[in-house]
Amino acid sequence: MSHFGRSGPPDITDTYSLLVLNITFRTTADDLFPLFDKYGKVVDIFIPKDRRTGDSRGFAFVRYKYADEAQKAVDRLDGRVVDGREITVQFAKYGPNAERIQKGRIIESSPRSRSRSPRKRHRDDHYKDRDYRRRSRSRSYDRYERDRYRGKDRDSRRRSRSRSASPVRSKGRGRDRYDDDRRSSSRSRSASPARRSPSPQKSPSPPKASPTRGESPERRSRDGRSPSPRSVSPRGRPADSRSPSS
DNA sequence: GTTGAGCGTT
Repeated sequence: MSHFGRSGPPDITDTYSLLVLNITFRTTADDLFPLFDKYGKVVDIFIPKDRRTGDSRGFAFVRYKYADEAQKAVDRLDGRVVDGREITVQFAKYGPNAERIQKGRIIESSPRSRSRSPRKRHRDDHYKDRDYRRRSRSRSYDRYERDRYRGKDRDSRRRSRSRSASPVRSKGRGRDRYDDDRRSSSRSRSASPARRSPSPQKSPSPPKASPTRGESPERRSRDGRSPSPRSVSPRGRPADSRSPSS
């Protein structure tokens, strides 16, 4: 059965999370399940996927029920060749909620309170709160998601995590294009409409601009009636320069 | 169809 990650995160507070890196982009939870389940009881397996394409990002999270089993799996599966690629198995450092994890186990924000537990905070309430907030801000949900993707893009992330932080601008061609496209798609509405209007000759369709130059309005204007033969256009374009008859 | 440091969801 492959129902991992389809029903949301189960009780991870009592499970150990393992991080599997270096896996192939085609490896799925079903492929890792038998591998990890052989060394221990796998509670759940989750593989982050891209929301745009849906492909795996190249790493998966395996949750074990016991630490000893998880440790064994790490020692046995770490360095194992899966699908022709050597995978890297290690304990997760951060949790789904950006929480700290020790030895694969999630430590709540206050390890001391774990024992005392002054606040009777159940994880159900936590999820409920989050859901409520998300539903309430459905308006900014779209923007939030879009912004998140842009910042967490594979390219952006890779460059950001580079060993040496060298902000090279030569490689920003893709980003420039994206930015330009986005700007001309939403900002061109009230940004500078007077700059793009007076550019009929700069149209991106030269072959369809004027297939018949002989019938251009200039000639008709001169032939018919020319109020200002010197400069028909307010910009004073040298229309005379061009020979009307080729 | 591609790539390869890293840390997660209905």
